[in-house]
Amino acid sequence: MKLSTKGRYGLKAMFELSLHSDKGPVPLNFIAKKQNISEQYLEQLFSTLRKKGLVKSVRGSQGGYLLAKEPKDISVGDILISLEGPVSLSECVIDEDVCVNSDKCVTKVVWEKVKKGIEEVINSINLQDMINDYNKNKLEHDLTNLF
Amino acid sequence: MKLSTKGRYGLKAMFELSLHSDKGPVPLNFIAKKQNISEQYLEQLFSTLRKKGLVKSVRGSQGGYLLAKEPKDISVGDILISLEGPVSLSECVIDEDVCVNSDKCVTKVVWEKVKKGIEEVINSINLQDMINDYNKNKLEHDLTNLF
DNA sequence: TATAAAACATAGTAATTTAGTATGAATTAA
DNA sequence: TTAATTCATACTAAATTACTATGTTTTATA
Repeated sequence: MKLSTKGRYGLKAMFELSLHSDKGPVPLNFIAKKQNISEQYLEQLFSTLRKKGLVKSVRGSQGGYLLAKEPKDISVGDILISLEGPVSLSECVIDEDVCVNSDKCVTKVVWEKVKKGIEEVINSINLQDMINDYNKNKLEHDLTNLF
Repeated sequence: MKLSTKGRYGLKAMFELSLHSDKGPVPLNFIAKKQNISEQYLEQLFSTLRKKGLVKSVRGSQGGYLLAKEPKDISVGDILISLEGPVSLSECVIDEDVCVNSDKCVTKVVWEKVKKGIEEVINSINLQDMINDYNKNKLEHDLTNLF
């Protein structure tokens, strides 16, 4: 049970963007270098993220990407679901036709519970939480090195 | 974000087994027919489930598979993790070497939270819960058709 | 106005994974 | 002895992943 690089790279990239987006558009080559990800691959991910309304783009020289909303309004779930598709552990949760067996409801209920559980977690964490975490760790690190 | 057929078939098959396992070994061709799954593919899944200690096998004619523990002691998580591998959304949660960036702790914390959330849900549901659900639905259905 | 820096678009591709199939050997009840 | 079953291993077509390649369009700035 693992995530593809789309989701993993996407979250890292969006976090990096959220650290700098307030100072103006961030070009993808910056994020690519910082996170050691292929720039062209990132372009594909950001094309998706833009269409989903999570980022805005500024074309041309000195352009780049900006968060389309405040960090607190972009959840980990928004990013993961945009890039990886909906949490659909089994098709029967989406496509009714698949359910023809007598136990349909029972296993379906399980998948629905798991889906709900996953969604609750990923929707409960947003980019602002991650930034706060980052700043807290950074502060602790700086204080340790100060003395 | 979806599960492979291993996990989906595996859960359905284990549920079917749990419905009949108390009456003696259940051959895979029974489960294969009942759930419309390839028997040879099921054999591979049950080979894994046996090695993980979730089922016992009885070889030879009139043989088949039995649950290795009581239904209440086999969780959905046991089955899914046996067949799909551990819930590892990002490698950095397992392989420390992957983490070299400044934000390592922040995204890692996210993956760890999601992992924990998923595990809590899948470990909280066991086969006995599913059987109870099934019997409850069946009873309601029978009562409806009775009058 | 020319240039360079960027997003945007689309096609291709090697490697891996998925979802099986194929074949046969070993075991055991009847 | 036979038939039913697990067990083991190898193979394979199709799909997916994780990119790369090759441009085009847009725009700030020199």
